[in-house]
Amino acid sequence: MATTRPRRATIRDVALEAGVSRGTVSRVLNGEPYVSAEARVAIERAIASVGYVPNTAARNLATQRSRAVGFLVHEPHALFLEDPNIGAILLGANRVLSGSDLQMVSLVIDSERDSRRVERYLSGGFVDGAVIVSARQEDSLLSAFGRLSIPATIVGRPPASVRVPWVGIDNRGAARAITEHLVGTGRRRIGMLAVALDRDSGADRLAGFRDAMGDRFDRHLVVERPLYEYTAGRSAMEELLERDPTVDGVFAASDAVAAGALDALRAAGRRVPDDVGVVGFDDSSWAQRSQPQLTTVHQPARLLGERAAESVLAQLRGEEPSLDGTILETHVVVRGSA
Amino acid sequence: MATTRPRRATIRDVALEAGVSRGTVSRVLNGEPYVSAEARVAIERAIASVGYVPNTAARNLATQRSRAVGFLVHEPHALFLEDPNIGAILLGANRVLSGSDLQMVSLVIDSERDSRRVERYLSGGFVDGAVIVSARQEDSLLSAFGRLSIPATIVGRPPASVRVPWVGIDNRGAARAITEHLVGTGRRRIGMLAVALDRDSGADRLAGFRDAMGDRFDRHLVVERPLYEYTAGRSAMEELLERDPTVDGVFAASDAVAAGALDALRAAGRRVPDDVGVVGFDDSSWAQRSQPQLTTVHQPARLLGERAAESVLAQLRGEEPSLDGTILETHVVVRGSA
DNA sequence: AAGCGATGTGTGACCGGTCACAACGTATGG
DNA sequence: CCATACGTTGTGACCGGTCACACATCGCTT
Repeated sequence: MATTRPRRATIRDVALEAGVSRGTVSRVLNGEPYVSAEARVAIERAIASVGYVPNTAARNLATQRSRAVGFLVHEPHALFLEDPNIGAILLGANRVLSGSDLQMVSLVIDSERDSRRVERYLSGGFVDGAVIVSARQEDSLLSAFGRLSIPATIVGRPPASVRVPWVGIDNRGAARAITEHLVGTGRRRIGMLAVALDRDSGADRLAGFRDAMGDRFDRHLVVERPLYEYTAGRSAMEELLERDPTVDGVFAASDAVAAGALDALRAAGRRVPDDVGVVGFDDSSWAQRSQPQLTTVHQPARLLGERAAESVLAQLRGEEPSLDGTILETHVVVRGSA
Repeated sequence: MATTRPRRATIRDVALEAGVSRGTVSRVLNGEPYVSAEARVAIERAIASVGYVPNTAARNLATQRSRAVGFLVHEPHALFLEDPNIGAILLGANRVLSGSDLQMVSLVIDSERDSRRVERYLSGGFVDGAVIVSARQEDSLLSAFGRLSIPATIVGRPPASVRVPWVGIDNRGAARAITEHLVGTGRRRIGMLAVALDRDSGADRLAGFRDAMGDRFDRHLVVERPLYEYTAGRSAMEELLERDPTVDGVFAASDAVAAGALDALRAAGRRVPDDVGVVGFDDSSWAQRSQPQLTTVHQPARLLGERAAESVLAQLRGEEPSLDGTILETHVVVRGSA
């Protein structure tokens, strides 16, 4: 590749240098018993002297495993960075995987082309398992894992057609609870900024809102946007005010969306919570940085990541995973915005 | 590993099924010429029928390359997620690498243990090259790359002792310019919230501040913190106000730090920019979301990522990289905070 | 003294691809 | 009609490890 990259030392070079066989070197490398003290020191010295570094590709090929786990996010790259929720899940997963000395590799799928490249990447025993975040309902990635029979756990509820272990929250119930809180503060005209309806979280939050509103549900007061983004919240709130200037309550599908809504309300001269009550979802860093701070649903994002990673580890140990899914608790956090 | 994971189809299975040899299958897989039309269709049919997926580990071993490039961040995981600057660099790098159909894998180094694991990971031909972000001045990672002779480009200025291609900005000059702006608005008692002095960016920004202040530089008005974080800005600003309640100007080493400072000032009853002028650095998303919006230094973070990735690509093509470093332009953006 | 288990070491096959080379038509040109 | 070139295919070696097995040595028991 490069002009004259020097050939790297192999296990044979080490064996030659130390005056032993490949097998013995391999044993030392893997910390196996049944190696004499002399052989061990000779080999360690030889490793240092020839500058040996094991070749992971060769090891992976021979052992048929990689000691790496993928963290797959099917979102635009920008959102991956902006959404503190995904970040917290990543943190949790990384904590658990690091603890087992597995390398976590993050892969973001942004385009159709990315999707194919990632599939190719995964197909080579590059990862032993994967944590998958924000898969679409019809995600081709999910079937790819089925084909490759790589252990995977999904964060969020997978479509019924796919049999994969998962961890998630009761988005519908939580959305219902936070909406009921909003209703309980005396609001009459309540709208929703609904987002990501192509995913279980988005669809379920809308369903929960509908549950809570009952007869008072008004389709006209639901503004939709594709992604959980600040800017989406801003523009959706503007649209909602246009549709009905008398709204006095808003359920935003995420804290980032709520933050955007807050700014749109401020720009329109509305006071929060005096004129309009606003609630969010996630209890992410957005919630505490907004002014006023957001009343929202706390979801244990970090714990979701940890549980998902643990589930992958369990599968790697050969345990049969439950396909029922694990549902973690959420609760309403009341702050200043409603 | 798992109970009875079925053996995956190999190139030999495909060859058998199609009635040709391994070599011919390999040719089809790699899109080489000199394959008859009949052989090609027979092989394609066989691939589909046996469900063949190429094994990347084997291919990597044979070809001695991986078609993947690492994106290495040596920061706490939480910061990796919170810092929009790193995010923008990542976006830029990903855009370029995707364009060349290389898989980008993100690796975050958080602890000493991570560091060793990542080195092990890299050592196996797992990546053909790497973009390295926010390396410390004495980073062991850098020497590891030297040992492995894997092409890498650093974002930021590397220590003089390490000969590696890099792209960066003139932190010192830019810090000087923004400080001069602050001075130009008539501020008399100007402090700095200095961060990450163990990295070139942090140290250079402090140096630039010093340059601009000249005789009026007062060490007492410089508050130090380890990381570019919102919370660091908040606490550092509190400390600065304690040290000298008469400060009327603040240069925060990054926008996130400035945002924290803004909140601390608000909590202390100071108005910005009336009582205190505040300037940041980066022109990241924080700058436009603060109230008031931040006067700051625009740095082309995304472009930095793109250039770094392009440099890695060039090295992969066998071009001899320049070790002089590429410096991209910055400029002061004046908004409401000073 | 023979038998046995534990410890230590070497060897060859194998993981699943790639690649250089040899070999085999078949068409073309002298 | 033979030499040559070109297109197409198969074969064996190789990439750098791991692993099961064979074998040697040694101390201890019976």
